Amino acid sequence: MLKITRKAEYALIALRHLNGIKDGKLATVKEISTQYGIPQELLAKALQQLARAKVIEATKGPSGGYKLVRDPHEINMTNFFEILEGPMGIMDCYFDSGCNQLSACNIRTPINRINDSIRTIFNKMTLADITY
Amino acid sequence: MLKITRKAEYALIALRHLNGIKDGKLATVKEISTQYGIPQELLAKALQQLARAKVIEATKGPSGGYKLVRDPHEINMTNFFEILEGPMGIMDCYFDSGCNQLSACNIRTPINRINDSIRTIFNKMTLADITY
DNA sequence: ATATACCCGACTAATTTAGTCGTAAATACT
DNA sequence: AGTATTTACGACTAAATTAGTCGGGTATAT
Repeated sequence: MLKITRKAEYALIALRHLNGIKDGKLATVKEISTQYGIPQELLAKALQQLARAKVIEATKGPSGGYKLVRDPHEINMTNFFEILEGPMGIMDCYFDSGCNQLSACNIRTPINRINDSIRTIFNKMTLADITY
Repeated sequence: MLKITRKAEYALIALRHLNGIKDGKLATVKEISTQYGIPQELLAKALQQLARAKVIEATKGPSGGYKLVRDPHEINMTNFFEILEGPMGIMDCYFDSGCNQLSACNIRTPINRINDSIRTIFNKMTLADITY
């Protein structure tokens, strides 16, 4: 429980990698996936999502690849996770309205407090921290 | 992602309920499950786990049920979740040694930092906070 | 042209979570 | 003693999520 997905994990590894390479240089999915032992197709998907979100930028064709296009300090972990995995909350009711627990639920308030705490952590932590 | 399980959710609801009833009184699984619209058997399992962990105490037979036997301030959320769901970490490598990522993984340290932050939150938050 | 690399949706497989069932054991009550 | 009630527990099935694969497409450098 409370696990992040492998996709997110792979994406983090890749982002850290991208952050480490020289300005102007690109890294391909293939390179990254072999270097870290990550399934290529899955990593590809993750990077596509990040590209769509404008965190990284793709160049197609031979000698193409990805590069980071945003300051790592600007990308916090809440952003990051929500790009890859959608809304981040320890319980659905944090986002969803449709709760089957009738209105008998007695823990909504404390659950939301926990949620906020976690989001705060992830808000404070940026890609720059991951990168180191 | 980063979701807690329903079992844990149900257990929290039940614990809060148990915490609210009068000293010496017991509550049965049936009562709780009907009051909050929770599947009885699933709640039963959760409470059995909590009983094994000595957080609550069971009395069998007619007019039996459960009661809370520890000060809610003593039970922090890390304890709680680990009783119900085992080791709590956003990635397995926090606990497991066997990582297939060769030794190429470049994010272990930051991942552990995130993990520690989350555990810290959950350590600080006790059942008393949930209870309110 | 062709090889390289990203793009993307649909699909299957594996794993985890949710929920059910059957049976046993303790106990209060008559 | 017998019965109803309530917890205990493992085995099972079902549902949902996650992981990973595949096929066909688009752009582009050489």
